[in-house]
Amino acid sequence: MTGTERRGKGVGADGDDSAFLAAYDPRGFPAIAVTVDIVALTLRGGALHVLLVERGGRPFRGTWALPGGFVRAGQESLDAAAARELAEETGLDAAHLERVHLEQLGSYGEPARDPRMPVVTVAYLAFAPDLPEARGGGDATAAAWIPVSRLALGAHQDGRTDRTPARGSTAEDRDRTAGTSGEPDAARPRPSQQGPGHGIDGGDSVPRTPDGTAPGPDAPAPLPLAFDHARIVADGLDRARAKIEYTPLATAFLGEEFTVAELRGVYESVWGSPLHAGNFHRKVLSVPGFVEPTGATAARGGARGGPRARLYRAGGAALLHPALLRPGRDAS
Amino acid sequence: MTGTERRGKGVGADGDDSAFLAAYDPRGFPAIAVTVDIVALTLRGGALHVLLVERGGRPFRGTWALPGGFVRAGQESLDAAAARELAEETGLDAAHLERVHLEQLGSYGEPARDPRMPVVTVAYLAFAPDLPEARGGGDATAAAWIPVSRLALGAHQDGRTDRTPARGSTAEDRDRTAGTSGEPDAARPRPSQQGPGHGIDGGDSVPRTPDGTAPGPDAPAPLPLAFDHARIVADGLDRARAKIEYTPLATAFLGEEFTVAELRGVYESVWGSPLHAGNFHRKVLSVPGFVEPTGATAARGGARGGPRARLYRAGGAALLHPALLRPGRDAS
DNA sequence: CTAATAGTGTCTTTGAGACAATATGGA
DNA sequence: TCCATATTGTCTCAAAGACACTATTAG
Repeated sequence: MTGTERRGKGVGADGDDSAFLAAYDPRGFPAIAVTVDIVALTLRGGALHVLLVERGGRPFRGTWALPGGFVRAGQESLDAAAARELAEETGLDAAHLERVHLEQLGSYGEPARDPRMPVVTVAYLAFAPDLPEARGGGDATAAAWIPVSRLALGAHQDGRTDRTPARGSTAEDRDRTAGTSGEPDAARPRPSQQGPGHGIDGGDSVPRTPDGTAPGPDAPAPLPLAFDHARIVADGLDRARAKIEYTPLATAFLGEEFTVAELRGVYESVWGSPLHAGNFHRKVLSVPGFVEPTGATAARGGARGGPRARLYRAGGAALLHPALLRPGRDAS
Repeated sequence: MTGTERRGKGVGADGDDSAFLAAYDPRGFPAIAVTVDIVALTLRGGALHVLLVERGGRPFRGTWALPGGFVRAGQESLDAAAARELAEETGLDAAHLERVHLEQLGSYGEPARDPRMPVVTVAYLAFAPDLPEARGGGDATAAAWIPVSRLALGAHQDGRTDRTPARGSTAEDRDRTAGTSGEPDAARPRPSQQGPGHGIDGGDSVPRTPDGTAPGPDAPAPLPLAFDHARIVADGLDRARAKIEYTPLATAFLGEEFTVAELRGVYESVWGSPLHAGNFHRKVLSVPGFVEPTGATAARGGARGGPRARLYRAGGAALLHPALLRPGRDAS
């Protein structure tokens, strides 16, 4: 149904559709506002960040919220609206925006999610390479990339301790669905001691809590989000974690050229757990179409020494076969 | 954003939010109608069917469309609206509805998808056991379960020859995303000859085209769908195919108790390809929490003989580990 | 009685993961 | 020099898939 039932006006003449449409009065349907909200993720200094804006208006004035805005009725598609809002908020031009992955995340329409009126928001998820500092667009006081570790997303760090995440579906957190993988992260024992002397915390890794994403010991108070945006961000993170398992989208967080170690850093940051460098390396190169060598090598070795790594660019594959499954899934 | 920007009214008094909300005029936002549409799938006689209604009003009068309707602004959530519409259209009571799996599929908002006005629809996907015949609710002329093989969904049978399907994401067909798996089905060679004398076409299997879902040799003209509903159904099928890989949701198509062969029938019908009976059997029983034995056995053996199969019910797992991956994914 | 079906066993191949080993270059 | 890092090699185990085999029962 796209809407015909119980509300049509001017359904008198039985001629052709054009006559009907001309006589149609579009003001007979229930009043719901439609917005798009963007969960834009990027990596900064090895930590996952979300783009947030500080609200300048009521309600939730002064609270951080997802960037977004109204869909221009009849003028743009949902996808276009999301791209427009993202561009406005980040100040990105079309060229930069091309390198950003944007996909629909899901829609949220609890009756009272906005105290002012019924609002349905279509959430989008974006993966971006390290972008210039955000500028506050619209009437937001400020816009900034905030580490996800600083957000209050639910019971735990990432707000996923009672919900069943998703291999990619949309509304999966709301029913018995469950997507891919994603048992409660907290319930999954992290390999705390993994044999002596292994690159568990080496390299450009991130300070991590037992939960994953790094709030550092001096962690300030967790940031609450406006509306139901904490939930949306949590869903976005779930989706992102699942998505990089089966798609090469982890490369969307990096520049045109990257090393295998940098790619591994993306996975470690998004999943919040260290990966075995050697196995990861072999695995990435073995998946057809994931990455392809540029022939060049990095200008210098690792931070604390080591050979210069080879450079790669994203390959042509749209899906990873076989997939890079997250570790720690063994029930037993 | 849930909506504050560029449109707030009565933002004068700087008091508390309640005063602001009281003065707020909700009629300042763009006019978009919000509907829910349901892609309800079920198995009848071993073939996948979708619930459709014949439109009684313009436009597309007389054309088949997805069941759905307007969201009651401010009164119900999107999920609730979807459940309500599904109940109305199928005539199902709450008890029956409990056995139906319902999840959000994605939102569709092309500016001109409805010629009358801007309409955003939030599509839902439902998996149902074989239900009684549908009754035409609302102002639809008729409602019926239609074999998906009869639908005109795109280039091919299932309309998936140029799009990149999804392991579960929502808007994945619209960008470079790609979800799980789902290369063009047509491009994936089907094991046409698989050794002599194997249950390839035996049992309760379905007549199949090279594409999968069974249009029979006497196939009538493919049924066009109203609006962009062909696309939505195609997305729903993609999602369903991906979903049963990683979740036990295939059991949602069956009754309380079922045999392994019946479960295999679900996979074969949804995926459109035959599965090896022996391997499937062992696999299903080996995945923890997928099914659990009831202790009973079926009243009689297979259609053409054979031992009485044991009965199972759905287990407690929300996710399948390891997953039941679709066959035929080997690039090479 | 015949043929199809339920359920199990075996074997091969692939892939994941644990470790080991070697070479390289930063501090 | 010292040591972390890049990259490759080896070994083991789990799982998928191809087949074979046995028992059972509808027609």
